[in-house]
Amino acid sequence: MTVIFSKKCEYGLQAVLYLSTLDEGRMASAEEISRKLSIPKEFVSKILQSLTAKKLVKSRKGNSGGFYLGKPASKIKLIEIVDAIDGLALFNSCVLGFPDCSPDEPCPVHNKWGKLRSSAYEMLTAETLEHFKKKTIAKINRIGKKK
Amino acid sequence: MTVIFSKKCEYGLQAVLYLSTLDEGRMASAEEISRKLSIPKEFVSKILQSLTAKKLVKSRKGNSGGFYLGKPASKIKLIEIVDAIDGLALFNSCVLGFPDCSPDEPCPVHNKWGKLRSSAYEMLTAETLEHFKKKTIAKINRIGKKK
DNA sequence: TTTTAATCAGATTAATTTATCTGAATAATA
DNA sequence: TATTATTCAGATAAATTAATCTGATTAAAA
Repeated sequence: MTVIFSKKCEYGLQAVLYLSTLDEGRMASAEEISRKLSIPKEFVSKILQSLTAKKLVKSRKGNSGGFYLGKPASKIKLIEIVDAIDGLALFNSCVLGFPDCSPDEPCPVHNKWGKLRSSAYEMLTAETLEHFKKKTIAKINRIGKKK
Repeated sequence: MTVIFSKKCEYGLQAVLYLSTLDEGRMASAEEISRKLSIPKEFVSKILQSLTAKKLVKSRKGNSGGFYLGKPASKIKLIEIVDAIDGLALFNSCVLGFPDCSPDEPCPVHNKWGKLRSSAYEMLTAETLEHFKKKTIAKINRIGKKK
């Protein structure tokens, strides 16, 4: 069950949030991320590869290699990850699936949805990964507990 | 590109909105709905069949048969269609895909998303099809114009 | 230098969602 | 009664998304 993002994007967001909790200079292998987040290793690896191509994440090959953020957590916003994986069409499409939904040709819920969409966009744009760090750590620790 | 509902659900919502614009006693064939909304006939037919099973829509077989609302437009809310097709898990799932997201174990955007989710739910619950009638007619007429 | 553990790339498979097809049953109407 | 246009049911196909596999390359460390 996905809410508004694809699984790929959800996992990407989780993984990047996880990387943002690492101490300065540390990196995490796909195996570690997979284990900590309970998501398929090969899949998260593939997703991080694609983020690497877009410079949001960096990687080092070989023994003791892994993934780490491409720039400081204080300079990355969630929307960048969404854009890189799912794109931003979400913020431009009619929630009822009508074609050409716009202020000129609004669907029946156009105005109401418009406000929600703006808030959602804002949620992903207002803060950086740095801001989410504490909450991320708390959440991820709990995932561990369940296993 | 789908925003929060599946294509099936988007088409279902559109079709039911369309049925709500019909004059008293009229019904619409799958072919008519397909043509007016520019959506695949077989697919919308299948979706309406499933809504028929849930009594939201009624159908009549044979020549000049078709689909019509199962109860007055003033008694149907959009959320009923969503529930019948996609279910309501959407309103209970973590937007970042974390497991067991709750006030006790919140994900980093839990609170912000919670508000959005409530507004979205409200958008689908507050008004009946009757309320959307005018807007629906305006929107559907425009789809016709484009063809 | 050898071993080991990692990323990377690309192919493949699996699962899910979306869409179409076919044939039977039904009912209005000519 | 014959014709026609429809729903209905179920099978199938196509497309998309999610997940896995394999082999090559890389680099740290023994």
